[in-house]
Amino acid sequence: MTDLKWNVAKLLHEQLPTLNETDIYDMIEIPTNTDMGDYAFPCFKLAKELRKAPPIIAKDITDKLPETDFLASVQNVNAYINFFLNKEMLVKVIISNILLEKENYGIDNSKSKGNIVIDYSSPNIAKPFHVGHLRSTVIGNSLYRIFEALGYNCEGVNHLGDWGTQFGKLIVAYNNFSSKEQIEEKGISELLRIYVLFHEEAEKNPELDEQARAYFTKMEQGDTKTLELWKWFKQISLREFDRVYKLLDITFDSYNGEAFYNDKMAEIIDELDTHGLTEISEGAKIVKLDEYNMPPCLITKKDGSTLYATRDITAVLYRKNTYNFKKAIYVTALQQNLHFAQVFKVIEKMGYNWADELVHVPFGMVSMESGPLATRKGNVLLLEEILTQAIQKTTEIINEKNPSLKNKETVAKQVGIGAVIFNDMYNSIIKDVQFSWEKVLNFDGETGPYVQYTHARACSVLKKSGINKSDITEVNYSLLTDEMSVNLAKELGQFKNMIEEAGQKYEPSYIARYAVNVAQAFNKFYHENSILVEDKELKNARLSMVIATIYTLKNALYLLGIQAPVQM
RNA sequence: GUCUCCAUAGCUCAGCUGGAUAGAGCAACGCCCUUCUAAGGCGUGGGUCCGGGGUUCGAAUCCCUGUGGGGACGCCA
Repeated sequence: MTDLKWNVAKLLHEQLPTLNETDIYDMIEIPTNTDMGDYAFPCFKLAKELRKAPPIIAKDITDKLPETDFLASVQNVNAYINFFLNKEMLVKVIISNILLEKENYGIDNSKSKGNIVIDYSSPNIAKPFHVGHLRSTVIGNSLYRIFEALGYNCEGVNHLGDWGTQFGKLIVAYNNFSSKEQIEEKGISELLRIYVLFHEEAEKNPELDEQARAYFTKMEQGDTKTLELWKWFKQISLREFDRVYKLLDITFDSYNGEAFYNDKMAEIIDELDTHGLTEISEGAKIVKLDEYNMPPCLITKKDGSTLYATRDITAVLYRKNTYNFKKAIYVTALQQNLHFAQVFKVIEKMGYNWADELVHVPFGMVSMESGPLATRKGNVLLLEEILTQAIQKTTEIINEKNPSLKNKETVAKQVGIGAVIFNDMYNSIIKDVQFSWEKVLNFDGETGPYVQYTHARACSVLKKSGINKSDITEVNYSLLTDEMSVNLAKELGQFKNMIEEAGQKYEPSYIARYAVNVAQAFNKFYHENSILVEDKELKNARLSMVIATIYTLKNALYLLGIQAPVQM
């Protein structure tokens, strides 16, 4: 492998035969400060077994270590053994590997590790696509790409909220406050307007709520006329969703939403009954989860109709049958923590031993300065509005900084949208976010545009050199042992580890932060080292770093669902 | 009330499977474009890691507890 850490572990293993190599590998740390070496081995834990003071152990081992080609020096500081790698070799191992893997650096395209189903985005039909939906969409899409890069085959499911009482409300609202023409013309914004209006009116006149329930019952009974309306609302909504997905460059493998499971739930309820898991309580059918210290999971209401959990239980069984997944991932807001915990436990109680393959990836809430998002109160900020603003801001910056840029519009789109996406994934997804124009439209520092800019800058130097990415094969790595080059190489070499960790933790932010680290390292390298120099060998060597950076940044951005323009 | 998540610089956050002086970005101030994209780089200031106990050679990190905040907790999704 291309990991010199293993070489160090092997070396230590010869001195510490009682420990196995993997354990030693795991004990090796990267020191906080580079002048303490590239790797460090703390000896505190060995004290008990060896019955010696840690600093003495460290010194003994240090003295005994043989000289090797991959180490420049080994220093003993207190209880630590600090390893300084041979810089030329360190850079060579990493960069030559990237030049070999090229566009695929970090990406395993094999799809050989099995299927993963990812449930994300899942907006409610007839409601506008707002900032809140952005998170699930963008995080889910990134996890999709991350797991594909790790060698899985992913199935992206957009579990549309296309069924439920809100359609009854919408029909009543439509009958009273709107018209076919108005809805055709204004789309979701009209649907939203009458939805909000409905709630206002229903406060004064509760009869509207009853009407709404009645209409929903009609839908459930298969009444053609109401179902026609429902289909129409769905069509109107999907038309607008598609526009947003296209802007975001996000696709799905399935749009099977809630309505898709309407005719599949009865069978599952039967199965639950047969297993003796259900009981009637206050008229409703429930599965008790007392042994897990959880409130019961509601399966049907007292009128017999189904609920959210019923659909999700049905859906997960359908997905297991259809995709035979290794993992099923649900990307939703953290409000649904209990819901998924309950659903997963019910699956487990049904005797499916794959219940532990189900994972809920919760993310924090989005709010606005003006308070929490509330569709019914009309306190929403449309995603399209944000994207449009971001694109406009980008256009202004381009006109100011690079007015002669070709295909400005495309680039403005890529950068503006990249900024919005990056902003949403830079922090741990569990954190609540308060939407702020100032933050979203800031393109300095740890932002998407910063990473994209660095990539474009690297591409630009390469272009000026007149050399193609694949032209460089022979590199004199001894010319890349300066601090900036070594740091950049080290950073680039972390890519695969980062993807691994991002997958393990379900955290796209790991990739986002990594991309920033690479960009920072590259910008320092770029600032310190002239690349297009006379000396051909040196130019060649430095260009190899540029090329490796381009591959890495482009793929890192890809994993986040962000484009990497060549110029900006 | 019960369960759960969170609390680190003025602000937004990294760091949390324990380790050597706690890091970025933003904001503020100063410096660097006749040289490969200044959406950049460099520098300065800025910290009781929420409080209190405990475990440990060692705690921002683990355990207990208190405080403050988010969320969920039966017929919405």
